[in-house]
Amino acid sequence: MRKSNPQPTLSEVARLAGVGVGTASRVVNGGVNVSAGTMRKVKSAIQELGYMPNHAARVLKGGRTKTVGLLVPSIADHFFASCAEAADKIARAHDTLLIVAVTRNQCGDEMSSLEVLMRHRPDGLLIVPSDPENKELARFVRNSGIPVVTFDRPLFGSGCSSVLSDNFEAARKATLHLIEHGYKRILCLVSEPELYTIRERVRGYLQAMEEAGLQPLVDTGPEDMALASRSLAAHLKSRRPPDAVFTLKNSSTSAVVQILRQLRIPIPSRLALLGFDDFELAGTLHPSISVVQQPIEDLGRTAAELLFAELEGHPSKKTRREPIVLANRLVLRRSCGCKEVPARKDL
Amino acid sequence: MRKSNPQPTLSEVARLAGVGVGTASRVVNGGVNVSAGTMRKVKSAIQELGYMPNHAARVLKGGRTKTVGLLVPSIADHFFASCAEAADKIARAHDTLLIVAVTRNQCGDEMSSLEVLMRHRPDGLLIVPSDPENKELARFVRNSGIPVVTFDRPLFGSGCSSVLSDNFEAARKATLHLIEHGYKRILCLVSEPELYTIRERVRGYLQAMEEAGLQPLVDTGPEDMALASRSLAAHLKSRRPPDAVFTLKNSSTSAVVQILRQLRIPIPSRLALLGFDDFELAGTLHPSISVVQQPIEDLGRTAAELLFAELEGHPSKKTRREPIVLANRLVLRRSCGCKEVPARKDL
DNA sequence: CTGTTAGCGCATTCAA
DNA sequence: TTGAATGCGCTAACAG
Repeated sequence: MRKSNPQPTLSEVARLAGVGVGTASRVVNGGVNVSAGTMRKVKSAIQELGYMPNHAARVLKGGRTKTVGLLVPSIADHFFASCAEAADKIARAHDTLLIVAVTRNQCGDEMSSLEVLMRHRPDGLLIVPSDPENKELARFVRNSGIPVVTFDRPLFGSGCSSVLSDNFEAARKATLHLIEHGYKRILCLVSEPELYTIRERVRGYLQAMEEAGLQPLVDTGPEDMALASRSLAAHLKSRRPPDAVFTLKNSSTSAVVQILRQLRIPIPSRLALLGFDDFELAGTLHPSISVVQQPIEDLGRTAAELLFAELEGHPSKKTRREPIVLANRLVLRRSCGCKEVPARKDL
Repeated sequence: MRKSNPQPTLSEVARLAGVGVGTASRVVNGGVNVSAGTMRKVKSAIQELGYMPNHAARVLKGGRTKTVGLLVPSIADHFFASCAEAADKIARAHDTLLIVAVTRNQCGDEMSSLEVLMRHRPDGLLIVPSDPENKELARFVRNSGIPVVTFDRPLFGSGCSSVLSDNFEAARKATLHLIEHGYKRILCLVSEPELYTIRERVRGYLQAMEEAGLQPLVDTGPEDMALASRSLAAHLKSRRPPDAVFTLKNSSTSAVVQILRQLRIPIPSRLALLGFDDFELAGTLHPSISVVQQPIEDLGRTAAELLFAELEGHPSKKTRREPIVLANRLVLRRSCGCKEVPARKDL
């Protein structure tokens, strides 16, 4: 009550309760082999002192730290924030703390964040690798001695399980859908082309175009709004302008919506639009925007569940080394040219 | 290289380097009073083993933990995610890890998250209190013995500094703006009315209405879309329907946009709209939505800076016990009835 | 059922 | 400039 700075220790609790530290420890850890009376005394001492176990000491003893690390590109990004929340829910259910660190999709930041995380001796790690080919990270993971699960992106040569979504297939199906609408000149607008998920989506697009015998049209330039605007305007003024756009991430999609609005290009009559990754007002805009919807929470949740399964030593899981692949969902609204909104769930 | 599970320790390094642990320790910590040759030997041993200092052991020795805790209602929420990112940036700049835990705005979860955080013996704490009147939390903070800064909401009786935004004043000004447009029956749509920030906004609204001699019209019901839809429809069908709506958080604002779209109520001609808290496509919707824009990153950043200032013992700060209040910004677009968009910055 | 004790990895004495 | 010894708070093993 009156104490302020130095946090109370177990031995203070024990002293106040008039018992040995071992006994106090047993009470703190669930109270097996402790008599009811002792239990009460110790508990009230804990209350009185406001005792909280010192995590560092537990770590030092070498047991479970009840901590897992989460390494994501960004925490402000809706996608990863939602994954993080889903993972956190699972972690809490296992009475463990999720520590988040960010990579900004840069291998350097990734390694340094990882180091900082490792200081806390997490029981396991959840990682969205910046680069699936990163040998250094793969080696680190292999030698870390703790279970690691990657999600959203794989990590080749790491030997750890991963949970992905079918970017390739979803992009292929989405493109195919545009093709079924009769569009021939489908522009694929790419930013951050170095990212694994984006590359997969480009592959899916290319595959679909090839299947249909259409000329692919990939624009890998427009990183910011201004550039995208200029680039899009140029495409539209070209001799053979595109009749549809497939954007590969939701910020690109909103950017295109804004740009087309400014340019007064009607959607979909002049230019159809289909985006990868849903966003909050996609269904409310005029026209509503058709998108590929990712199983965001599922990714985070499944990855976390897998990690805890491995932590609890389910050996069956050990054998599964192929990634778990979750399906994306094509949500058809108006911007692709569809007239009817099939389900109103997303309203 | 070949070792996998148990992380190498300082004494292994020392042994490999053929020196004592004390010497190795000195090398790790900057290498004062170490000969060049010894230095080299130890460093290469560190390299060889992939040694990383055990954070727990250092903590146990009683030094700084280079860790600060962040306690927010949610991590998936854009507002808090952005605050968290801003705070994280500051934390990293101070070489410390930000550990995030969530409260879901519930005092119970808040205390338990706080306990888990405290096990990690953070050097300081950043808190968005669920309830500013929470005596238990205030007492905890007072006795914690570490610097605490709250942001977005105060914590009365805790004696700690806080960084707020001027919810009251911004809501008042926003309402006044609607009043200047000539609207008389301005509906204030409230959800989560128990939250401090929301209450402040309601106060601002009421104050403005009173100043103007108008009858306030507060609806504190609609927690979800379905309810909101019904409630809004009822208001519009009533004998004296509102001519403007002031929504107090951005999810309400988008909800209203969607509902009015479905109801085919034109904005702003039949019903004007002004929302608290900006959102990504607010400027792109038709009509674009006028909003109060909060200094989101500033809140997180300033709070973190204040915390580190206190950690570094700047005593000048100690004396400032009144909260730092950051200004919100009224961004006028079309939905309130404004014809011109004053600045195109937010496009 | 309970008390005592060793030792986790490290920084920091203190002696050499 | 260096090595050895101490103790941080805790849990697990063991002795009572």
